[in-house]
Amino acid sequence: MPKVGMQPIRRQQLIEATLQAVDQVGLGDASIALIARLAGVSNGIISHYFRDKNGLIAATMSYIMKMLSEGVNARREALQDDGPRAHLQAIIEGNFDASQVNGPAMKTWLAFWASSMHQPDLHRLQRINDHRLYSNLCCQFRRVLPLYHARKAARGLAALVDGLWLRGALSGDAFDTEQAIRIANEYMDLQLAKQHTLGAIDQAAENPRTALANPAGA
Amino acid sequence: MPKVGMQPIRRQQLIEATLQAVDQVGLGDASIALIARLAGVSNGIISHYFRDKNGLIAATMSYIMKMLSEGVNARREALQDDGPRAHLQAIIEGNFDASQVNGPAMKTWLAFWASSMHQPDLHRLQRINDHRLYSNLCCQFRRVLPLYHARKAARGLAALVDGLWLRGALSGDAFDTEQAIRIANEYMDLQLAKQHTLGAIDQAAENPRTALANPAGA
Amino acid sequence: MPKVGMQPIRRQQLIEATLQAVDQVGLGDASIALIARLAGVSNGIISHYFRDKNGLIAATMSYIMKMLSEGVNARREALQDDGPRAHLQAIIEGNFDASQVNGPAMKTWLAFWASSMHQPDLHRLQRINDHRLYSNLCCQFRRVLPLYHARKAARGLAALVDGLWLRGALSGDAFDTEQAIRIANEYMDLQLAKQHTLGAIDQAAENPRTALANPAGA
Amino acid sequence: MPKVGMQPIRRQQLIEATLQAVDQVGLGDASIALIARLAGVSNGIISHYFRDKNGLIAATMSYIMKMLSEGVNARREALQDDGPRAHLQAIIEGNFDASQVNGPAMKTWLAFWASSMHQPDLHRLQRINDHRLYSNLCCQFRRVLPLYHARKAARGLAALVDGLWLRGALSGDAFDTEQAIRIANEYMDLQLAKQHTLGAIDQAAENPRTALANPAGA
DNA sequence: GATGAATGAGTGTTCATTCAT
DNA sequence: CATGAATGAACACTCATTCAT
Repeated sequence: MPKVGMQPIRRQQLIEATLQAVDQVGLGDASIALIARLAGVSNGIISHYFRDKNGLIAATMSYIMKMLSEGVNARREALQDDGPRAHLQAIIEGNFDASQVNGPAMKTWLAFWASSMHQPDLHRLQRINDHRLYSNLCCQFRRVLPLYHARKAARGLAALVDGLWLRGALSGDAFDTEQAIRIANEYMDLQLAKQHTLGAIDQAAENPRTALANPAGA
Repeated sequence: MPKVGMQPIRRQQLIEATLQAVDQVGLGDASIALIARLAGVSNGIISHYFRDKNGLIAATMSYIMKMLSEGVNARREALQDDGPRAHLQAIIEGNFDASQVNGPAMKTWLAFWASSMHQPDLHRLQRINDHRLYSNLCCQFRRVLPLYHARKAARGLAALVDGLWLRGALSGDAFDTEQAIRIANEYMDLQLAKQHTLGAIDQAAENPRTALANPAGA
Repeated sequence: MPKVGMQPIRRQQLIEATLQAVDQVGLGDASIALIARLAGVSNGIISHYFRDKNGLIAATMSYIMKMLSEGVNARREALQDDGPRAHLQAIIEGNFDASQVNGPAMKTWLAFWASSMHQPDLHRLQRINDHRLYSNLCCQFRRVLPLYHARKAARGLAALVDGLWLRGALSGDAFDTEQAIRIANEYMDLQLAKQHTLGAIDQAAENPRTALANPAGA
Repeated sequence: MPKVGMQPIRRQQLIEATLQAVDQVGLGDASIALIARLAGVSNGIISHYFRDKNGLIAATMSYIMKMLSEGVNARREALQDDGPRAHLQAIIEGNFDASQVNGPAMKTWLAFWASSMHQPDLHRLQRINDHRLYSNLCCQFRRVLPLYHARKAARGLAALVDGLWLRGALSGDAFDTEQAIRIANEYMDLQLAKQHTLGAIDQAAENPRTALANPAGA
């Protein structure tokens, strides 16, 4: 029953089967045969659509990352308030989107991180994703904080978000999204509160390297 | 050259070879043959000292966790100041001990997390370790904060520490220990600062869910 | 863009792609997919024009053999001199025709010989071709030599031609056609020279097995 | 039933199974599984003793070449007469030794040649072997012929020997060793006969390139 | 205590072939 | 005519494990 134009359908079908397989047995034991069986197709089809197993894994991770991106962007685009706090909240909540805190996704993320330490192409994907979160956060903090503080706040919040996700994923229990968001929001507010205690002068003093070259702190 | 009393020596030798192998090729490709070769022993000896490969992996993780524990405990025992802030700092710094932020350890941790999602024995190890950090932090926060806040602070700080470690490990670059400690300490201080704005009364008020049922906040 | 009368064009296209594929990766690794890609057509078309892969291989060999035949025949038809020496030279030179000493042809011949040992249809092709060379040579030698000697000369010259070709093909360097022709011609002349030292009586004496039964030497 | 010191026994066992497999189905279809079955061992043992299939193929070819070498050397060492003609005959006969004209060996040689066109390590083996025959022949011809003629004679005789072998192998019938030796010996004698018609002066004249630089013809 | 020979199931991958479109 | 989606068996190779020595 071969058809034309099956490519996008089959690809999605196989990506979802991969997530299912990783959820069931882990990436190490997610054999091509198992994935194909879960997708209800033959073994050989995988190399037809994805060069090899690595190609399928990479495509699966790209898919999860796309979901993450969309989870964040959808929330930001729906905002009435265009202030930094609203955007930061949207970013935080997007990172705990349902697409990121379900079993298959969490197990796949963890397996992906382990693999990314030894596979350059996966590492590249990982770097891009990591930087996107930091960059998004930094951009918003920058609207009310001097550069040095914005960067520190972004680094801290990115780490806190990832850490909350990580500990939630490893717990084995259902992910407590509300609690994670509460803790992350609190951190965000503590960082934003600095805008009232930091003047341009203080900022320059705290970041002597850029004080003269860039008095505005940019 | 069989000798008596070789057991602890051989075990350590094999654990270190395992770390080396995971560093080089990842856990998935760290075969018994490779580990044995790196240790300079025969394949068969691994099942002699560790039942099977899983036994070796578990022993290796236990070893890394022991190093972590010792890194924390050594710093706490060396403290002059017995205050909660000093202890919290020691815990934070212990979590970024050299034994935890080197290549082999970081790669092994990541691989371990991935595996722990599908291997009950590794998951148990993981749960114990996760809980130890939270528990240590909570214990110290509790000395100056009401329980509800202590718990939230501990959850947040544990997540921040793990998140900083995670992002550092995934970066591929050398771990920036100083920066991580600075960010974690700042979070700790922000949490500790709440002791001055929260009275026993406020505390109860802020945590309405437990206020009546548990007036003492425990 | 289906057209009529495409058959001979497509067949030639695919045969040439096969030669190219064998040149690049060897017959063993010359997959249908590779050949189709080199020809710029789809996989499926091969079974349309040639029953299966074996059909394509056989057609390709037939093509090379046809080239060989034409290389020999063209030279013989162009001869002014109709003597046996001229014909033998033409046969020799035809066997080292450019169509036979290029990379793709040489690699295909070698692969073909190996396959012919286990595939009856290829073996048949091979026998016909081998016999044609011997037969052509024998026919010419027979014009000046008694049968027994003509046969021996033909066997020797056929072997020498094939051996020169083989060693040239295996050398990996460009084929030294001139040298091969020189050596083969010399052998031919040494054999032809026997016509002056052999009388009909000697011939019979040297081949006692056929002397009585077949006085004419046929 | 694992034993120590099995290496040479198992290696030989597997090489012979390989020859048998190639004889039965050809190199292309001589799978690891078939070879292992013919040897009566498990599949995995092959990578234990020979890195991979290529290693086994290379070892098998080396073995056949060693047999060839020994076939030649044994005949040469048994010679009473130390003259060039005797040595040349011994070399010729050695090349048609029983170890080289049986089914398995012939099929393996043909398959090896085809493979050697695309596998550098096999090509190296092939080059060494080809050169050994030429070198042996040239060395003997050189004792009675000037260099230029010795080289040409060696090239021709090497080609004739290989060609006779090739045509015999491809014929599908039992190899006619006697006939091959007779034809090769005749060629040898025709070449050796040149020693009586060529003086040192002629030699120089025929090879003008080396005539002045090396009057002795070396 | 230690070796390394041996197993055999399991892996990812390739591929000729088929066939609905 | 021609495509390319789909199959599924076959392949080389890896590997944890066992066990006679």
